[in-house]
Amino acid sequence: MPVPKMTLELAEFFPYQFSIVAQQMSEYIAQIYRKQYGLTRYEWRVLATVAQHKNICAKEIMQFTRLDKMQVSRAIAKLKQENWLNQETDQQDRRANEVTLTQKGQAQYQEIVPLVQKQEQQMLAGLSSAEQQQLKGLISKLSHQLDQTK
Amino acid sequence: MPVPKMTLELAEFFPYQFSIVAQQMSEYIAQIYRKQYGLTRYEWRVLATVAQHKNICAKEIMQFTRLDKMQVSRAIAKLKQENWLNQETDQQDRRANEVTLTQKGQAQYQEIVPLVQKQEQQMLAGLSSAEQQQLKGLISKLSHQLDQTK
DNA sequence: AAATATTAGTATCATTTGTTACTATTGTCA
DNA sequence: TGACAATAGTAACAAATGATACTAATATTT
Repeated sequence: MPVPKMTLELAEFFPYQFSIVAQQMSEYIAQIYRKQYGLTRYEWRVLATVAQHKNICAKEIMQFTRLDKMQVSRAIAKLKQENWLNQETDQQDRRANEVTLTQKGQAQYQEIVPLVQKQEQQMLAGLSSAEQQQLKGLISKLSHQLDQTK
Repeated sequence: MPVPKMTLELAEFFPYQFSIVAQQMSEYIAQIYRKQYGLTRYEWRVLATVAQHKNICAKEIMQFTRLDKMQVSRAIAKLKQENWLNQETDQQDRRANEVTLTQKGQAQYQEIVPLVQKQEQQMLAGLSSAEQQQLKGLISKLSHQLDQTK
């Protein structure tokens, strides 16, 4: 008796759909931070994290952004070079260093925030606010489930 | 009058949340096709697409997978090298070529499909089936919205 | 305190990915 | 038909990313 052949309908496969949407979304937001400000996705995450936490070290940035050492290190290096960030060694622990926004970094960040928030609104505009809430709830549930199964 | 400073709460920013979940999900599924079968994400997509559409050319694979020329070309090259795919020039249009699964490719694909489907089930296991339906619907709506706004 | 282990962050090299240009073939239009 | 444009796919180089090893500093163990 021949084994029945299964075919997976890729377009119906949930992880695929999800990854496509994530990519669309990421490109949409990147229109702001990449095209207008020359930042990569990771640089943008690092910038946002530093802005949010004032004095913060690379290790902590890693945790907040879910990036690895090297990605954070490179993002900081690039932002420092553009003079968006300062980095100076922490006097408590001289292996670590404290990262802060420069005035320029602060100013740029202030410009970017409302723009990406607007993008966020627009991408969600097709959903009612109840749907938006539902979606966020479901995504969050999914995320926890994924943390479990790992 | 000083301009109020806005800070964006990164962890609450929807595109960020979404991208984290997408990454988690992608790593979860990749446990199968990468660790057990040595495929990259794009190779897996190409494989799935060829399996689904028998005789198909690179151009069409591009459209189904949402990958670009080069990504498809490389994925095909790699899969050909592993002897999972055949590629022969299309006699109607000799610029193009037809890609098909080899027996080995077909066999491997048959093995992978139930495994990734199982992963799909497990990642969704935290949601009731009504919630799963909701989520799919919302994701799909979001995807259309994103196609619009572009 | 000396020896060893751990940690924060970076440099370096290998691999992957993106970009541009190219070849071969087909389509279009004078 | 012949000149030019467009298309399918790949090659070749540049840039980004990942993996490993390293330096400097701190923590831990004896």
